[in-house]
Amino acid sequence: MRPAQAIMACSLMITELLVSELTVPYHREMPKPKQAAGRPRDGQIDHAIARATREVLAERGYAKLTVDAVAARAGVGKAAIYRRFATKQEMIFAATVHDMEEPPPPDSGSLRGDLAAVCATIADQLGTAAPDVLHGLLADLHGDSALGARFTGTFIERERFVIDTVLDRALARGDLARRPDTAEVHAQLIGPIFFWLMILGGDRDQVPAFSRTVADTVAASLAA
Amino acid sequence: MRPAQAIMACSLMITELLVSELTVPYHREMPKPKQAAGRPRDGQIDHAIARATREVLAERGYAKLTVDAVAARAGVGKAAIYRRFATKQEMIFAATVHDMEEPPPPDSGSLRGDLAAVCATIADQLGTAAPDVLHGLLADLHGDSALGARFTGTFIERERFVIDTVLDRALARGDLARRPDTAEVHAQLIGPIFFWLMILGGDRDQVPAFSRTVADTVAASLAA
Amino acid sequence: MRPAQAIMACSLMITELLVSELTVPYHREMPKPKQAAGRPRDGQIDHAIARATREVLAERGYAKLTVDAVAARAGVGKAAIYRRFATKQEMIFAATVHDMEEPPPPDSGSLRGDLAAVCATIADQLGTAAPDVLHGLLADLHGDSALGARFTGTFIERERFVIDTVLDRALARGDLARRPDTAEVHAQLIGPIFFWLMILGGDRDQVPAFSRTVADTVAASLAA
Amino acid sequence: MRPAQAIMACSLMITELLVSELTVPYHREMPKPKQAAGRPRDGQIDHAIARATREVLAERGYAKLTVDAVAARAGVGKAAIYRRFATKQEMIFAATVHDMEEPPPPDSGSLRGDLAAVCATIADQLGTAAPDVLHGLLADLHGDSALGARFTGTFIERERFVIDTVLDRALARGDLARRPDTAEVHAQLIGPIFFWLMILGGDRDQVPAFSRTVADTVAASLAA
DNA sequence: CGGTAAGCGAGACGGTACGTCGAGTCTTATG
DNA sequence: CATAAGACTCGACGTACCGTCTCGCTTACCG
Repeated sequence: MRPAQAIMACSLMITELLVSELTVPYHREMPKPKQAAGRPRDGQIDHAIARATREVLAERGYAKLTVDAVAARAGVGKAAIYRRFATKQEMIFAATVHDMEEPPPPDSGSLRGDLAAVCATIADQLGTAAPDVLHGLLADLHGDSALGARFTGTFIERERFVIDTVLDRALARGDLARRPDTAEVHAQLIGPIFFWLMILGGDRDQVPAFSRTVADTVAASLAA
Repeated sequence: MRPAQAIMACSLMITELLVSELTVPYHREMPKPKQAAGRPRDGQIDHAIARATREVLAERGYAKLTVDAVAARAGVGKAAIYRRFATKQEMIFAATVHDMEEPPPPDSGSLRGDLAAVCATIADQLGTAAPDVLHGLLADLHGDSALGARFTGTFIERERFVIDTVLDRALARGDLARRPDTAEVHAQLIGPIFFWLMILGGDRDQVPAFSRTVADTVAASLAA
Repeated sequence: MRPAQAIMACSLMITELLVSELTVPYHREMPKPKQAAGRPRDGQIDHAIARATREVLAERGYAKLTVDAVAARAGVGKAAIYRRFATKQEMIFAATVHDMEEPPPPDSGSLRGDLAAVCATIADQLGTAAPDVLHGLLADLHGDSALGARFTGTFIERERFVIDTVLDRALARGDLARRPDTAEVHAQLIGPIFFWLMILGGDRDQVPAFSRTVADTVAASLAA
Repeated sequence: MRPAQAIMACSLMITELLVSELTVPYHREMPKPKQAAGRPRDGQIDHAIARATREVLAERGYAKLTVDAVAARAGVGKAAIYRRFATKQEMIFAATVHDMEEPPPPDSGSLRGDLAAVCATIADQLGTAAPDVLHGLLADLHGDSALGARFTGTFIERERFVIDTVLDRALARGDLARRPDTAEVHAQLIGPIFFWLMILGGDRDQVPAFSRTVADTVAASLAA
């Protein structure tokens, strides 16, 4: 096993670890693991809140979602929500983006193929999300640095890691002469899709084709 | 004068027209031009509001801006604001993005050069704006279709026109074999910059270099 | 022994009985006496609750007393409180007024002397209680008929019994020509003291003198 | 005109003054009298709030009155209420006891007659008020010193003034050898009625007769 | 002497009300 | 008429408490 492969294998394991940890629902104040004094939080309620949040979001949109509405629909007191989340935004964040996971794609044998796979996966996620929710969340990140940090840690960092992995592979494979800046690749790869969907309001059906074009372009540019 | 040049010249004139009209401050309900019965609106107040909006925005951020705060700082009644703008968002929109103008860049002689110029201009604008304001505005577009339409008409449509112009030139010049989809070019050109600045929170100093890279990549991809 | 004396003696015995029973702490739902399956209630806790209630009452006042605060200070779970008392008011009632007892005063030989003794005793009790607690309790009686009944049964009825006893003595002694209405005597005797302390916020030091004046006045009025 | 009469006449004028001033509705923050900039408060709303408060009080009782209910019934926003009153208690106070006025009774020619008149008037007021409201208010006075002061200033001070006036008359008339303590007379006169109505839950029909008894007793006691 | 029913501390639960705040509208008096 | 001031309605926010309900333990009595 060559060094690069070893590193990659290790990275994959870390990813698994991170992902599995993060699927445990986020709680405002995690009870200390040593022992659970008092009544433990009801897991049903976590799900009821998340589900209700998504439903209200779908029916009324981000701007018109109210905590009371979520509580009512979940059949839950408002206190149960605020015991879990410090703000409405945290709740929405947890309900919508928290458990997105993107394990790095299987090695397709070429940088171009790998990038296409990454791009397709993320494009799919972006295409699924409601644009108003994403924009609303993005807007609310500013001024709530805690949430901002978690957004970065969840979304951005994970995508970054995937891209890192793909670039490592290409380097190991010899597809790439030198390591490009990950953030630049990230922006060049995802930026166009994001812009197309979220700013231009482009057709979702054309995304797969467009995503392929973008991946090809980036691959070609990196190879040069 | 060849046809393409004629069209372009015409386009430029239309642009000028649009731009000049838009620098007249946006008013909710324009007093009928035939005669101004009663006291005319005070132009000073338009500026006071815009300035106050920008100041409050800078000091407290988009999310914490209140109409009362703007009115107080402008030394103006709230009614004076709502006589001009239907909503808070309109007011902010008018104060921040209203008068951005991008005439198509002078012909640099090559598609690559033109794209680089376009990209640099827009990157500059994007880099100047506060990210929270832009995200806030973007979020508020959903659910206010009037504002959404005006945003598209102002921002998107103008950029699109510029890109169209550049592509037309390239076609006329023979740099391009066939016309690519403008929206796709738009997304590929601006998307990465937008993503870099607004999502990744990337360094602004690196934007010019990155913008050049992006323009080169897109030019190369289109030429192929 | 004449009939009136016999009745009085009997009354006194009943009083003793009532009083002694009531010193057993009030419990919401007394375990059936036939057999105590399971762990018996911890008597320490009764006292801890009562003490904590009084302390919190003294420190924060009636209006700001919370059950959680009492539980915390008593080092006790809220459930232990609600196992004993149906409501917060019951708890406070039990902790503050429950064990007030007023055996009828020894026969002083005259109605005037007896009334003065009764008045002095009750005045002393009233002077000891915090005014906000008493008013709070009084306010909470309305709308909680169970507590209202117990308040009447404990406070009012006992005072009434004492006054009855004193009047019986006076009648037997020949100080009184005919039996006055007990409630009216009660009100005339205690009302002024109550009003002075609880409504006018009068000085406590003057209460003994005032109480004597009142007793004299009432005695004179009854004798006429 | 003898000195005592002159003083009394003067006192009466002051009373009128005080009373007339106090009928202007209490407002949290009185607009400065020099000029009313902005929209003035709507007097209709003052009345609507007071009326709604009284109705809700009558229907649901003091403990179950909510600000939302009052606002809803008055057809008024909660903000309009909180613009006028700092707390719920202030609102209730203003709606219930604010405008009680008791001008000193006409000179009946004797202390006994005057005291009877005073007693009857106050007994009538006390008999009209709902006991739960009065107790609730009394309880809430503690812990809100501002409200406590206003209660004293409104209720107590006014009754005290009336009693003072009556005592002055008796002194001038020669019915009284020396001036008794006003507070003690106050307590002896009103205390029994208050206690009868508010604590013993006595029959209201018997109040007039009882009130006469009390007045007689006090008059006799003072004359001695 | 071991089972079991009830007690216990801790703390989550559904509700309900609080008092605050902001948006957008309306009403004054003044220019 | 436009304006500054500020009151108006509406509706959401996040907090606080109440009285109830689990949890996992501990404790005394009964068989």
